Amino acid sequence: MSYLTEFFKIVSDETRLRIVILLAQGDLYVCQISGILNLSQPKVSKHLSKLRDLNYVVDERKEKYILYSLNLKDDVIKKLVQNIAENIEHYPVLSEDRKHLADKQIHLSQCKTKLPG
Amino acid sequence: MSYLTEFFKIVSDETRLRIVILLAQGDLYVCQISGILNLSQPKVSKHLSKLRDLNYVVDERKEKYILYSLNLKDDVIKKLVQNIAENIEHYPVLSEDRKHLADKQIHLSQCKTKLPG
DNA sequence: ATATTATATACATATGCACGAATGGGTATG
DNA sequence: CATACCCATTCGTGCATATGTATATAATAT
Repeated sequence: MSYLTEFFKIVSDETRLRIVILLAQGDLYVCQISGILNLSQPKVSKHLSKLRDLNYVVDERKEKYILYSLNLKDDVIKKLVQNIAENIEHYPVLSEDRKHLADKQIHLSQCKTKLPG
Repeated sequence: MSYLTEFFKIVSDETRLRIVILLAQGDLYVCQISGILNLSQPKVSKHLSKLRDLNYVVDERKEKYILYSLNLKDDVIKKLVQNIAENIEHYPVLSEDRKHLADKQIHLSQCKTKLPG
């Protein structure tokens, strides 16, 4: 499968698209993603694992936590993600996620200890 | 499912992505698409049917033939498709299809009678 | 009417994948 | 140690869907 269809398949799952667009706005720990999306930890973890296997994200351990960041290489895809983020108000679910990202109470709700940094 | 993920799912199938990018370069009859992609008529027809059900293409009968054309509404998606077409040399399968599109012998191989117009 | 071409659909099969539940492993802290 | 928290993975299940073969419908020509 070509690089394009592989990416489209990955983001045809709404949870993964939400994760990609979240990470396009900045790096995040798993517990933050789980809090923002209000989804179970294993569910988020499995989707992150798929994204990592195909190299669309990279992870880095920070003490007890693991930080994820976006890692897109294809220019057409980078431009696509950027374009979605810039027009996020057209997409209710993604807009809501961005609000939760801005709300510390929400995006820390799944992280019970102090974050690194 | 949101409009974005719906579209990504549709074009996560390589055959459908190829059809969409072909139609982005101009309207085509089913037999032409089948000839260019070198795929069986039922296979092409079923994918076109999916694209039509979700309103990403429209069809119009011309005598014995049926002409398909692209019908994208979301600006982010229109820009994405345009961007792929403009960078088609990065995607070998799509580039090959474009060559077949330019080759009358190939793209008429599945149409045994004279086309309308 | 009959044959031929163009397109669509039905049916059967196989594969892929998202999900929940449970488990296991790493990392801190007492 | 022992406990608590963060994260990953395994397993089973059910659903969706891509494809080939065969057939149906529609238009045209002889």
